[in-house]
Amino acid sequence: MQKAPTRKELSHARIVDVASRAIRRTGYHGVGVADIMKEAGLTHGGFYAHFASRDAMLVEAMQHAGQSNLASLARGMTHRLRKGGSRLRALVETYLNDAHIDRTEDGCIVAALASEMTREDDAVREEARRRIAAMVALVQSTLPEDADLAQAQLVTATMVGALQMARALGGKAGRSILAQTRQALIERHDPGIPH
Amino acid sequence: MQKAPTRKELSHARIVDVASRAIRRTGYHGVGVADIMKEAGLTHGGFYAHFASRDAMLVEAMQHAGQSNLASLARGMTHRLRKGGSRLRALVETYLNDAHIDRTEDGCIVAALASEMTREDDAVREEARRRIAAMVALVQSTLPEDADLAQAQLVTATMVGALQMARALGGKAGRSILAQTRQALIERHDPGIPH
DNA sequence: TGTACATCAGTGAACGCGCGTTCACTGATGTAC
DNA sequence: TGTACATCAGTGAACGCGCGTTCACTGATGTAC
Repeated sequence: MQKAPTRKELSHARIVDVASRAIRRTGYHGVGVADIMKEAGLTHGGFYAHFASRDAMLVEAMQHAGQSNLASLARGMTHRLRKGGSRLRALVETYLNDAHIDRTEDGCIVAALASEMTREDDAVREEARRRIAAMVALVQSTLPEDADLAQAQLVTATMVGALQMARALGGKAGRSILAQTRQALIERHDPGIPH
Repeated sequence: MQKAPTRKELSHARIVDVASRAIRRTGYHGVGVADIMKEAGLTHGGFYAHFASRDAMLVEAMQHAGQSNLASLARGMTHRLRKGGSRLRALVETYLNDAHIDRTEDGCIVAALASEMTREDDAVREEARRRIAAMVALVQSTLPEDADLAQAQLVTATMVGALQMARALGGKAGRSILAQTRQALIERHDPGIPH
């Protein structure tokens, strides 16, 4: 059985969760250490008892964001699969749901930060690569058995790109991009539909 | 005939060009006013004789980046079209060229900044939307006559997403994503190839 | 062509502000007997 | 169960630094006669 978490471990988890939302909402550099600690109900001085540096916190925040978003996608897929349809359809309809446009804060970490990833320091970039790989793996698990990694990467890139453009354009135009992308991905890659 | 540009107009153009590269290289907030002025061979104090605010400069820089990148894509396409093939193939092979991975600085402004666009102030976001629209228009001009806007948006999103993922992953993995995307886009949308 | 003056374009010091990080301290929690 | 002490977790003031912006000034360019 699991040990009860210490007071410090609880604080730590709270900080990481707050940070994982903050960076998705405002980017890697959008919120400061002090703001994050405040939102976690603490003062900024204690930050360095939890992390070696701001970057170290970013790494943990990205990992948490990725894992909890993948878990949330899995829940959405399970829910949709009960109504029938392929795993790919379930993923596409969950990921490219209109609600994902506005819910950046608990949405996909890759879509939230893709264009900023190349500008961060090594440790952060490395974690970014792991987050992308994890998402590609989920996508691949929804494709036909013989689909290779490159195909999963293509589908991932299409979903991420579509979500970003939907967010940048907003409104009706944004929703229409998602609709078009859902349709195209399901038509072309769904194992249940001949093509 | 065109008037000779004044000394100030020349400086202005130089600042905008430097800034358009800087934001693509390091993001909207990656380089400060002082650095940009220095790279343009000036001192920071003169900045506000050229722009009402830093944001106003960002708007001009994005416009310049978008226009000069589209012009550069058009040149690349013309060059490739001489060797035969469709306009779509020419665009895809120019945009998704391996060299575009490293050349962020004079590459696509949308791929360079997509995930950051939603976080900027109104004027900047508005210009970002115009840059996306301009790129979608170029893409649409390479698709079959009956292709609608939504299809052009989908192809654009796929190219932008693929380039971003290629940059984030880097190396061999990055190049393989571009290759897969080139192949898929040409196969599916090329008017010369039946599908 | 030369001189006197007005305008233009850029300089560099200074401003208030917020950032990441450090550190001496404090109050709460846990442990030993 | 109660007391004494050690450790833990968090506090808040302070640091050096770089940012966007302002402004009084200067030297170069252009214009009038």
